[in-house]
Amino acid sequence: MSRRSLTGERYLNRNTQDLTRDDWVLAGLAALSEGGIDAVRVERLAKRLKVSKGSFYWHFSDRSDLLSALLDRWERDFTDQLIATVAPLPTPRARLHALAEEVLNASNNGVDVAHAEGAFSAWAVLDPVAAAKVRAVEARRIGYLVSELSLMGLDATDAELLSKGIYLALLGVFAARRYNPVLAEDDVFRRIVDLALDAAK
Amino acid sequence: MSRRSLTGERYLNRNTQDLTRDDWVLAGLAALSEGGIDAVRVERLAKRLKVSKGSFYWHFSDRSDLLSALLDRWERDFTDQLIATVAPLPTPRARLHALAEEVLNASNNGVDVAHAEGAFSAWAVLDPVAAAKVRAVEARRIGYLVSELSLMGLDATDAELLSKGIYLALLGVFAARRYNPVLAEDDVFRRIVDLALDAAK
DNA sequence: TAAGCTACGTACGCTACCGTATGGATCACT
DNA sequence: AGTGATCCATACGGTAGCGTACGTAGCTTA
Repeated sequence: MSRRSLTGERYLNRNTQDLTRDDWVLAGLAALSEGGIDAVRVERLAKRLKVSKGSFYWHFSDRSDLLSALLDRWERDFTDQLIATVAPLPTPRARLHALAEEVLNASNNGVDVAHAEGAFSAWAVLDPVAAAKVRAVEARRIGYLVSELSLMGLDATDAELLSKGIYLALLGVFAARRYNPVLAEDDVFRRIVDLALDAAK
Repeated sequence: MSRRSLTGERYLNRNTQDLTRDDWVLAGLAALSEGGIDAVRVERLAKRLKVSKGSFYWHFSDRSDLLSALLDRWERDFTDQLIATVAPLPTPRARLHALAEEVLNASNNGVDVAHAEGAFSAWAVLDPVAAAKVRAVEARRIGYLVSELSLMGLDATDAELLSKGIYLALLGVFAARRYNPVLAEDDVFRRIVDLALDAAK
């Protein structure tokens, strides 16, 4: 088989299609997004990538090594990146509206963000390791919402309650999107956000 | 092993502990609620019930036969029953408030309703048959919400949007409850309902 | 050109399931 | 006492998946 050349830590003269650890992570994210964590199987991913398991166990120590990588990747790509996208907007209201649009329609490396989010939530229910990561991510997200709502003049407890409410509705959208799209229309969530923002006066 | 006596269609002199189809369904619901649809496995349930697979395949043709029974059971116990419970209350507002309390804290045959609901939603994502049933159930639930909100004076489109919003938040509660209970406190959902009802004036 | 490393292929044992085939034990009924 | 029905146990073959052992082709470096 063909190989790639490398010098030091950098890849040069990439004249082959040898897989990287990242290729497996992306394939894992796609599989997770489509079929849930139970669809993230070493041999299925290998088939999908047209290689054998030997490749997988070269890049990863075992399956749970891949699963950890999925969680880390998700944290980076699906949280920090989102907030950074809307940060330049001038007002809290504009930022929250933009965030809603981003979250509803964004895609990352070909993976629909909303679908992936639902898959991560469902995964967290079944796996304590995933649950810890998801809780940490959600704490940061809700913290961000609270800070924005505080900027709009809400006191701490109101901001907290409203933030959680908005986020719960978003979780509902993520869950429903994949089996009942009519229920999870974008407009419904937009309306919820508007209602919350109006309640924030 | 000991058997039971029967006369016609009715069981009499039940001096044994032979299992019924219903026992398997309840065990399946418990397993689904705890570990998702992937935890509903014939041999695991048999172990749980301290019998062999032979019993299962006596009561069911195959695994999907059990899964269908789970869906039917859920529809009966977790929908019709809930609405019937709150029906006697005088005003829409009282009925909706009671419904929220019911949904958040009810248990059915030892199965926490909120946990089970989340499991059914997650199942619907992965299985078209489950998705069809869940969509049908949700259509009825939302239809009920719409009718109550209409009684409160909302026009059709507003009632529809608010109903969907409330239900999406509820789905979020169901999803989050099992891995992030702090996020899914009862008070948060109560506040959402109040907000929606206030918006309905 | 020889050696060594990289990235993968192949083959194996193991476990957890599914569904079937078949037999056995207990009851009802006669 | 004998027969049939009910409910379950046991044993089997088959698949999917995990992780390991080991071989190997192509590159890199000397």
